[in-house]
Amino acid sequence: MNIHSLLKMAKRNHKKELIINAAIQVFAEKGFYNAKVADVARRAGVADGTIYLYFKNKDDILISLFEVKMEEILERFKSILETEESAADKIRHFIQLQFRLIEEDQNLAEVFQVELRQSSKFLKDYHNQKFIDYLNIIGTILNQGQKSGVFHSDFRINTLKLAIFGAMDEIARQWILHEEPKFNLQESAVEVAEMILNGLVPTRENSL
Amino acid sequence: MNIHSLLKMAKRNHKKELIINAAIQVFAEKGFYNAKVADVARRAGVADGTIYLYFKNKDDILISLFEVKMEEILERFKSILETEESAADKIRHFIQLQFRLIEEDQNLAEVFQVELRQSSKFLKDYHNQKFIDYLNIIGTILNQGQKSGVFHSDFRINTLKLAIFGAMDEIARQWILHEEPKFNLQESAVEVAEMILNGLVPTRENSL
Amino acid sequence: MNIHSLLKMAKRNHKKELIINAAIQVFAEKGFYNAKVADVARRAGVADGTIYLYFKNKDDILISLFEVKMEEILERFKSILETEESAADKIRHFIQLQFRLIEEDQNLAEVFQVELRQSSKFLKDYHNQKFIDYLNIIGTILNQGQKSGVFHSDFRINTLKLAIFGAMDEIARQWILHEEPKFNLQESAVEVAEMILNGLVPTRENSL
Amino acid sequence: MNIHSLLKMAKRNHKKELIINAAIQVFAEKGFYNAKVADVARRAGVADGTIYLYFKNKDDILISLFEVKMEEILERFKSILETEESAADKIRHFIQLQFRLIEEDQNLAEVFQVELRQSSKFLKDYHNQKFIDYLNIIGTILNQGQKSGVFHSDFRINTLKLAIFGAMDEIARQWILHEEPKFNLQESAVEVAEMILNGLVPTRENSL
DNA sequence: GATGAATGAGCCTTCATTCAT
DNA sequence: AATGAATGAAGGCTCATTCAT
Repeated sequence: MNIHSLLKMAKRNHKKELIINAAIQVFAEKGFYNAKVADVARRAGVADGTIYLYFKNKDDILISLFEVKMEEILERFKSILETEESAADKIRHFIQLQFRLIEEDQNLAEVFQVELRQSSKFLKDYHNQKFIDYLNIIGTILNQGQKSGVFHSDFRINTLKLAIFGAMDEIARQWILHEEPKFNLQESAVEVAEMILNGLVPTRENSL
Repeated sequence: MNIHSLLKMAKRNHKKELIINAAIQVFAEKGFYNAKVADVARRAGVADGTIYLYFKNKDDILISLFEVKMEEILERFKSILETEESAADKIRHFIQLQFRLIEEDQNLAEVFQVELRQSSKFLKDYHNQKFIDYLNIIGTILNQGQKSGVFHSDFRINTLKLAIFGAMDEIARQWILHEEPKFNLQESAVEVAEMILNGLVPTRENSL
Repeated sequence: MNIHSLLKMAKRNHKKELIINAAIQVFAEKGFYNAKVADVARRAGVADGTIYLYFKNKDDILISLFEVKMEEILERFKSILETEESAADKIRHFIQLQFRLIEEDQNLAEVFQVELRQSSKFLKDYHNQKFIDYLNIIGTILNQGQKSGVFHSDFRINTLKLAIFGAMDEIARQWILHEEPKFNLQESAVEVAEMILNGLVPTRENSL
Repeated sequence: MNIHSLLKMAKRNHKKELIINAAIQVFAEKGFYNAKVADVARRAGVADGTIYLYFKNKDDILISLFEVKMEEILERFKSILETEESAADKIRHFIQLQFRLIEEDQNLAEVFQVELRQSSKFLKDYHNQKFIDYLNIIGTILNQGQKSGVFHSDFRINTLKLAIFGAMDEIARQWILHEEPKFNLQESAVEVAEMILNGLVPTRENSL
């Protein structure tokens, strides 16, 4: 591949990204169904038709958006797995990163919050592998914690990873929907992490 | 109010309920945005126009659906508060009831799962008080648990109630989306309850 | 079937016919591809959406138009077959009827002229049976003529019927396209009929 | 005009021809209205924009196509006029050439078949002189035949030339549309010629 | 109250054409 | 001259909503 076609592809990806970022804003504001393709185009500063040079159709914008952004996010989460931390600290770390990302890009979070949920049902034939990969990072940490004896072994990982994600996710949603001034998301992160690790009940005698 | 107008209202409510139940099925299958008012009408066995004798518009079907169904559900949850159980058992009880309701009416659960999330953002001017009431039932249990010293007092109830709801909710969603044969939701209920109460970490020393 | 549903169907067909007749005018003026569905709707005095209560899509208007009008036309042509005329007179009769119909409804003729030709190629999956039926009326006359020894037997009917139709059709097209004052179509009918029957070459005695 | 600009024009015409030939294929396959300019460009191996260096717009491709190809075809037909044949043989000759050309370039025939018909009506301001010239070749033969007493004199040439063209044309269309194996076009040519010359009715005694 | 035919605003998408490179 | 990415007008079609019956 020569320098020329590399440049071309770079430019192409640049415009695709431009549109994706516009779409994130617009979808966050209005929701996927209420957003018009023309809104996305205007926000991206391109003509309506230009969208269709980079995306098959409106659904494809949403799907591509997931793919691209989840890819980036996954990279950041995967790095947690490679640290020397204990499983418990990894959980703490994971939750904190999750909430930091949400604060960093609230619009993206908003799109993921609402539209991600529809995707599995309503975007035909879209199997959201990236989301599964994401959940499996939690799963890997849990597995490691169980193997090393730090975590209870009688919980099924598939249940726990969903519960952990769900707990974070709901707090994230409320934070996003909350009018300014919003509550402190980082503090909530600590609370959630500790609840998950230690539970509501302080004395250990009466466990399981 | 005389007997005649009472009968009239009963009949009126009967048809409204008919439409709401049709809407639950249709919205569950296709999603709110992909469902047509005509689909709901056909499923309810009424004419398109009839819908508008009972509902202001399409949004109003969804909103009314929440109101009516959440009202019923709330009643069932509120009864938990009135038992003599410990706060921990009330949490267990709550989670189990939640999952039982989901199994009982999967379609309704599905609508709540996906569309409830949109409601707060996209159904203009709809303040979902019933959902707040529902969350506050968890809050009341938590409060009672903290006051009686059974639960940690250093967690904020507003964070915890969301985390607990979120954990349940995510598991519910996966269960709903899961192809047959589905995993056992009741077992998951127990796991979630115990994780919430006791945490992932079994050893006493290293709590908080 | 009760009186009520009969009335309903009559009304339904009435509106369908209304739209078809509007479509004939509009397609004749602008051609199928340059005509907008909205043009047809306006001409028919209905809303755009109403069209889609009676027709699947724009193509379907054209196809239905063929079906309905060819049906009517076929009836008129079939009556020729039932007369006691000689095969030669039937040919004359056929040609004259063809040209009379064109004069009667020039717009319809125009649509058939241009768009009928496209139909076989471009309207997917549309097998124009009615046109085949129409051609076969000529075929039947030719067959009868050959059997009774009045017509040459060494011409294949499938060739002849096309040639006869084509000859008429080309004259019809020129007449339609011709600016006013148009040439006399009835006179041309006689000429075409005699040419077909007797040929260009006036062998011996009693020509024309 | 110097050698340099001659070369330039040759090159120019070469690319124009390239595009025209691509257009013939594409228009034949999809029809003028369903063909995209981009399809023609791709088939010609040029960029979309290049088309507009050689043609004013999409309509102009079709018009130029007629002009160029009809010019070539006319030359071949005109040569018939210069032979020493009888008028009857010239008619036979003409019909055979027509059908040979169709077999030689089926795509071109297909374009002429369908799109030629639209041209007079829908390509604004396009007066199809070349087609008139073509028809007049038949007219000239007929005129010659009438003058020499070989053909009936009481048919109007303007009617006959259309009838003859139409007869050929319809057979051509059916042949083009026919699935493989197609019927023998050369045999049909003979049949059509003899029918036109001698008519359907064999013995002259019983004419009219 | 009930109906369902009719409405028409609205939107996704296409594609002929342009123009900076 | 050639390119092809970008444009944006245009139109087919949908569907929530209305209203005459």
